[in-house]
Amino acid sequence: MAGRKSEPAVALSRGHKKRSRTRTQLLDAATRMYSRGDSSEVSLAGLAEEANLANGTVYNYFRSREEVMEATGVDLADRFSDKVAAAYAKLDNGAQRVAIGMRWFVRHGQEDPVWGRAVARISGTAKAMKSILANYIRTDLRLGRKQGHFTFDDEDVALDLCLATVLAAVRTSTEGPFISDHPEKCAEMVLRALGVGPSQSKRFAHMPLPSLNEPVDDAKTGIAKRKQAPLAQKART
Amino acid sequence: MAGRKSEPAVALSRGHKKRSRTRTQLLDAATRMYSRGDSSEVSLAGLAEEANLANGTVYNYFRSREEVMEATGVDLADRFSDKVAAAYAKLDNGAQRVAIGMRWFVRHGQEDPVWGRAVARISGTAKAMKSILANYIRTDLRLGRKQGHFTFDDEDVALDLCLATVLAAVRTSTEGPFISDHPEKCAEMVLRALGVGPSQSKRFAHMPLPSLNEPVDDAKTGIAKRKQAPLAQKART
Amino acid sequence: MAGRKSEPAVALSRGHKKRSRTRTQLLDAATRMYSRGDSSEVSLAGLAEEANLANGTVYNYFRSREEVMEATGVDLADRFSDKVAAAYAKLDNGAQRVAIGMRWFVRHGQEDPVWGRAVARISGTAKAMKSILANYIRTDLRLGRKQGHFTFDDEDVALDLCLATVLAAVRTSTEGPFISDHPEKCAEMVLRALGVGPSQSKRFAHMPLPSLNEPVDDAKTGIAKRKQAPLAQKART
Amino acid sequence: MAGRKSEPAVALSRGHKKRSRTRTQLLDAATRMYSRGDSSEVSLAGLAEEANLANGTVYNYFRSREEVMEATGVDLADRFSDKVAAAYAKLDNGAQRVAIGMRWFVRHGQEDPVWGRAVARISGTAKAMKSILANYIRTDLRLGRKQGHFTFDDEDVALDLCLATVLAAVRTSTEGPFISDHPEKCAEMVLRALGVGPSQSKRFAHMPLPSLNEPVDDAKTGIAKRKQAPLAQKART
DNA sequence: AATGAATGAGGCTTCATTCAT
DNA sequence: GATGAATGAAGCCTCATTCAT
Repeated sequence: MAGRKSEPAVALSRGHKKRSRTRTQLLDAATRMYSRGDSSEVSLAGLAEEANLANGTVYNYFRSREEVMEATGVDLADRFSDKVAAAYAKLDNGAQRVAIGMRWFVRHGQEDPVWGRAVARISGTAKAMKSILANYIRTDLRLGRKQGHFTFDDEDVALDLCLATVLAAVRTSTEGPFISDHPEKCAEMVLRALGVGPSQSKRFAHMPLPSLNEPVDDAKTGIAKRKQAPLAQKART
Repeated sequence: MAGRKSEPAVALSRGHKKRSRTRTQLLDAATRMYSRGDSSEVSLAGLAEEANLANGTVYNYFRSREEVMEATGVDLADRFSDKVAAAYAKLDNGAQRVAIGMRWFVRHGQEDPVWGRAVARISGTAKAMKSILANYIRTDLRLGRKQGHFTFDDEDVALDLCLATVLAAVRTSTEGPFISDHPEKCAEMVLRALGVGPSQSKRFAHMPLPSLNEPVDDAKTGIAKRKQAPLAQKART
Repeated sequence: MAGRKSEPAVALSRGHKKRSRTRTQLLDAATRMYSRGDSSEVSLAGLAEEANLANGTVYNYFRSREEVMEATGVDLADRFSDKVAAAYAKLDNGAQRVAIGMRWFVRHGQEDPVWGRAVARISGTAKAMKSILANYIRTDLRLGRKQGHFTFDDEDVALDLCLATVLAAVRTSTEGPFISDHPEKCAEMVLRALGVGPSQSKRFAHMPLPSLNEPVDDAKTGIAKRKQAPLAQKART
Repeated sequence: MAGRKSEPAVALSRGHKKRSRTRTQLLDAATRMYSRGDSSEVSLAGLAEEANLANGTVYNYFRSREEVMEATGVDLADRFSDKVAAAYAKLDNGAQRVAIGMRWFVRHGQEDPVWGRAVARISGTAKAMKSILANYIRTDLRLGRKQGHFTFDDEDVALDLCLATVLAAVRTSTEGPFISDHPEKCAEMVLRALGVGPSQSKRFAHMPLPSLNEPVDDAKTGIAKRKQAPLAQKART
């Protein structure tokens, strides 16, 4: 997995700032709602209320419930990416990257259960979110395979296993009873599935997690940055 | 995984037959609808139309949309169970059972895409279905561990990996591009994750699938049968 | 113009009767609303209230505002047709039929201003109504032309003149100041436009209006009956 | 019908020019919108977009949708008036003026279908437009009657016939199939209705149309100019 | 049991209008 | 004057649910 920046480089005009702020208000409200219940239960009316905005304001930003969910999914993925980018940038071992990414993902869900529950709840339907996450994983799968760590037959099958497992782990860790070292156990099993030997799997899955507070150098993350959607874009255009 | 029978042993009265037939009509209709779209889009009105029944008739069988989905999920799980029970009854090797179960599951989704898509679509919300499937898997995980095939640390984490991976595989194989030997590749990776060695994982995942046409002996499946919901029970009582 | 029957020949089942009654309730309410204001101000919510029915009931009968207006237009045209069918059946002189038809039309608007205002208000947009009325007029224009009473060049232009003039007359007589013998003056001018000589135009336009109470013989009206829309047809089917 | 000038005689300040330009932008946009659909579908938001102006700007010029429509109607009438004023000023025969006016009106709709469709669509609701047009017609009806060309009984009935017929002709000629010499056939029938003899009706309706390029002398049009609404008047004042 | 008309709560969506910039 | 984000009232529409037949 690799770092991504969600802040545009150029300064925004005042109008843009306002727009951006309202959009954030909406996405945060949506995250809280998804976190509480099923994505199908989120109504745009309810969203407006949760965000302390008028009913019609939502339509300045999103055309439909679907669009809200997709945007929220992207936002959720970005929030995770931003967090781990720093720690992530320093690793060039594919197997370690997979292990670290998974551990941070599950751990993030534990530290921020609102995020975790929201991710778990919409993971079945939010295409864009899944595709962002898949993009990270796929990169590392290829890297690890080229480096000889992985021996799986089919990249798509491996991707399914990684993504489904880590999402299930987040769900379980926010809903179910506590599992000690959940992130590590999850990563360890996945590494084994990918073809890493048992002892090395255990070792990679228990490496100390790098601090998240160091500066990020995007050039090293090895993943092309997703193009940022222009903030000022009007929903109905 | 182990066999289960959904047909009650005793003969039903004529009234029961009629009730049962209408109920089946509804569950089949629901399966088709879930197969077509997201579970949140299934309305009881639409369900009645799909089943060629009147609007109000649905309420003789289900109290709410939620209940329809749960019942459909159970029905979907049962349809799979019925299918594999025979082949499954003869195996007493936990690792092989896991492999065979996964392969049949994914294969079933390929042979009956309506079933596959429906399972994939509601797997996120149908608690009962997941719990039935989990029950099968958990039994085999314990069996395989006791037999020394598996070396995973935590049963719940392993269960998450197995269930999430197999559901993702069904989804991918009904939605995405064709992957040759998808069931086998999936099973192989899961066995590795559970601690089976690489070569043995490959072997177990490619054993010939036993025929499904032989008689079933429930006593051998090793799994307690789920209590059958009484058919004549009226929804609103 | 010629008689049409809006009652289907066969007896209706009880369900059909109920449906038919509710539909009539809605059409009457719509007529009153159109009569009061601009057609664009008629909301389906308002319609439901005017008809003393629940909001959603409207949608069992009409899919949209447009459909309500069209159905109301057809109903308005039918109400006029039913009224004049008797008197009209006995005339075989095209020019006289035109004159009588126009006079009854304008007079009907005077006697039933709710009908008149509704007709005037929706005449610009209700395609079906216009086409029903046009059908009557066109028949008589052809008849009168074949009989040598009319000498107009183009049937479509003549039709425009007749229809537009009679609708304007209804509007004026329900909105504007009273004009004595409005129906007759209107008919007289139209006959002249169609090529009837001045004195004959005056005579035709002032013939005694036949009573409306005599039995109707549809076979003599000379106009093919419009196919009755099946009453039990569900709006959303 | 008679000429009217919509340009004030005095030069406008720069502010006035800007205001006038924006107002024109709005009226042209409104005309295009009315031309495309039913007048009830024109929203002020859509109008702003069509005019390439911001949402709020509309409120600097019009207080409501109603006001937009009325202003547009007046503008449409003026555009016609300006066009025919020259040709019209030279005629002092009431019957010929009616014929010429009608022919130019229908022809204008054919030459500028956007204008034609807009006129047809709003003719049912735009009071001011109808009253401007009625004013022209009424003048000529009186003139022709005084000159002995017309023999109708009631001026209001005659006015209804003339106005309704010519508007219907414009609508038909923009919506329906082509009718050769539509303007002339229309004028001929109307003249007959007003009491002009058949052969003279034909002759008047087929006189060569005077050129529109000659200078106008308002004093000869015989119609009092409508007072021009002051351009700089702010809508919300 | 089955039917389907009626209900009305609740979500969706538009849009006239305001107002700070 | 122009802009466009925000507002909230009002209309549109669906659909779970009831109930008389």
